[in-house]
Amino acid sequence: MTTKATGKQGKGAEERLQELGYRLTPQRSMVLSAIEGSPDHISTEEIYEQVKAKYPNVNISTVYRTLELLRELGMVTQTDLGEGRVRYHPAERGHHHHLICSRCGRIFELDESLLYPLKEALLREYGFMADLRHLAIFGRCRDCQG
Amino acid sequence: MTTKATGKQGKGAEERLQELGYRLTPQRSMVLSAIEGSPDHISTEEIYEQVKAKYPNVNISTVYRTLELLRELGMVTQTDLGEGRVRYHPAERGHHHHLICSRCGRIFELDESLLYPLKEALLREYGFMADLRHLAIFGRCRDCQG
DNA sequence: TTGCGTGCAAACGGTTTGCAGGAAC
DNA sequence: GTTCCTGCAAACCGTTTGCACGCAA
Repeated sequence: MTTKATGKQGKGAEERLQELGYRLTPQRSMVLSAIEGSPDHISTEEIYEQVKAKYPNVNISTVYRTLELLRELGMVTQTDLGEGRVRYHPAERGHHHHLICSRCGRIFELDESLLYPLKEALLREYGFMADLRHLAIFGRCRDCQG
Repeated sequence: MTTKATGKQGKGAEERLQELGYRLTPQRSMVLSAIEGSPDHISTEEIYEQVKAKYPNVNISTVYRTLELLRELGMVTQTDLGEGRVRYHPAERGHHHHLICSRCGRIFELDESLLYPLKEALLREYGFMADLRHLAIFGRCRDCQG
């Protein structure tokens, strides 16, 4: 199979894989485009289902192995939303955070700037350099209070 | 087996169980005292090991069931430190948070007051009532930077 | 042609469940 | 005596691994 553009970011990521000496397989392409095509964070299972729709013989272990590779290379980022499983998004989509409503389950994205004061305070008070890329905050959303 | 004091907090929790109509079994007593006797957060496996030392026939499923009950009743609190397993501490031990060094693995406790500004900002900007009891922040500790 | 990447199947670790027997009340 | 709780064993779910084959380079 030849490399083909799968979306705005797709080609860049695929080329990067090859430049680093990794083989560009259809499975890897499809995992990449599933992640890049997802508006929000996507789980391994969801990626697997999406890839399987086009390519029914994929095995979920291949998806796991691909995700592990992409994570090592810093091309995708993991987020643990406390579901007992991890979710992925493209690394270049930037740092953002999650407000998870523990009643309705909705997930809201939170701008990073709100966390700067906390980050500074942690460094100042504890000498701790917080990596705030994976933050999930639980609580009640506007509609679910009271 | 008769109820016996297992520590400063033990008796209160055991009595509360009985008041609510639950049976006070040795297994439940021992799970409670394992949690209350632990200086920091304790995992299910660690609780199980501790109980088994005194009472070798306990089954880990009993530990899981007891922890689920205590959690439902609000007597213990879960914390997800991103280890793929959950840790417990007594609910009355109050709210506190964790700074987890992703290099050396050490866990530092963080005073809740540092989070008040964030909590206020979330409410003001997003109408989101954050429940900051379960927060885990990853990063590099003072000794592991650079 | 070479060896990396894959599909398959089995194993893993933490957790949950159905059941029958035993203990708390 | 009744009912709840337990131990046991098996199932569960997400994830990882060993192996031999096949495809990207």
